[in-house]
Amino acid sequence: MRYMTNRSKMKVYQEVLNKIRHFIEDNELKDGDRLPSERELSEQLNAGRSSIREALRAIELLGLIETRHGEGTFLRTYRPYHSVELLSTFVLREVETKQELLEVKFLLEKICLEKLNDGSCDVGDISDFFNEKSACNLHTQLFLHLFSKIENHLLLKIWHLVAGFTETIDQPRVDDSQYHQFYQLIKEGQFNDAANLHASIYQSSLINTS
Amino acid sequence: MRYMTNRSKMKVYQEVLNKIRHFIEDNELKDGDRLPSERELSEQLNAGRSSIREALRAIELLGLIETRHGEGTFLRTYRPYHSVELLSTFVLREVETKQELLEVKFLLEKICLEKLNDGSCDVGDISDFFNEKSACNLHTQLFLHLFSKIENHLLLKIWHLVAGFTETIDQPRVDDSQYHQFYQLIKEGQFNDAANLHASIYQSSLINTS
DNA sequence: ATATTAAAATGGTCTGACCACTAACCGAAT
DNA sequence: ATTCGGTTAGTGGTCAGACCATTTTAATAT
Repeated sequence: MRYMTNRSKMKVYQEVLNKIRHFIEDNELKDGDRLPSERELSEQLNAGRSSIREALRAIELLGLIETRHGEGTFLRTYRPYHSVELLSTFVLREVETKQELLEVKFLLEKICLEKLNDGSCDVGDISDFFNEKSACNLHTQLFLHLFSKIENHLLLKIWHLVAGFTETIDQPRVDDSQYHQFYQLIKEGQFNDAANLHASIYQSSLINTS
Repeated sequence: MRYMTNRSKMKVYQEVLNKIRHFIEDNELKDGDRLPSERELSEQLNAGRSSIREALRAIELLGLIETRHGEGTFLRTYRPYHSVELLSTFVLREVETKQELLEVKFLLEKICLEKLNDGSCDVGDISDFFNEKSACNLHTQLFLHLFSKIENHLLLKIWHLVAGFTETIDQPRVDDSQYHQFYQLIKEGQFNDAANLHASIYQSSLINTS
């Protein structure tokens, strides 16, 4: 028993993860702030550097940190794009999982539209978004904007997260004209109608999938 | 340039990840199937064992694989809600206001009630829950049950985490009689009325707080 | 002061050594 | 032949140390 001052069966890299999390909370680190170097963490957390790296690589894949060679490790706003391709292999097979994911995304967007409707917000200028090549990107950009209007940062985060995961899934091709109509309704502030159309698009996508 | 047969700037562990993915696809591995050992992968993929481990630890954290000491590494069904917990620790840390948190919780519960209403589900026997001492516990237990009825694990998990986090920073004082009424409506399957009451309770709590 | 160069710090990777756990194997006792 | 118990090989878990590649910083020369 040379190592294993560890008591709990938890693996070192997982404990490291917890400690890093606490470190972030205690020091109130925010996006872009730098974490201690791997060697420093190794000493401070009393773990081998390889274990530190296992932890860091894991949350790097998740998109929670960013690593810059020669500089250091930095906190960053969550972006799902790294794990996306990877997850596709695994998510794709499970049909229920896929539908759960799509449903949650839909429901969150529905909430967003409803809140916009209640608050009678002004959406501002969104004409730029239609320059996006892919419909998928347009959708993401559009809702990113809409969510930002309802002023609930957490809700936006959750949706963004879910939407990121959704990208791993083969999106059923959206009817372009239908989507254009949706877009117009948003632009005109007809959130109620937009919500209905949104729902019907979602419903029809369910049928196409199954 | 001793190592670095790598050309692309991609890190080794990321390439390993891709290769593993392909391996899984090519061999059509399914849940519970065993992956080659770390040492085997190290040879076959032409990478150091530490790099292999970085890759494996990362997808282990995601819940894609399961590792059993002394046995090996096994494929496992991926469910998004596995990683939700992990991500939540980083997402929830950025919550800016209590109000935003409470709103998300409310909105998720609203979704739940609406879905129950649409699906005209049977809630089953919930009389036991009123034995709970605290109203807070009752609320949690009740919605845990309701969410389980709508059969979306991901949604349940998200709500559960948000609700759990809410409890740590907020002790809601609910009007007992009002809540009892809410409870009765649920019991009778009047989800629409319940949703309205739910909303009004939320609204009034906002006033009390501010 | 500015430009150049050297040194230090940091992430990236590999190797090799142990430890701890598991399962399979094999011989001895029944 | 069956069962029990120990050995052994295979596997994950962890660490230490060595290099490499990149970036930043400090020292030095101009």
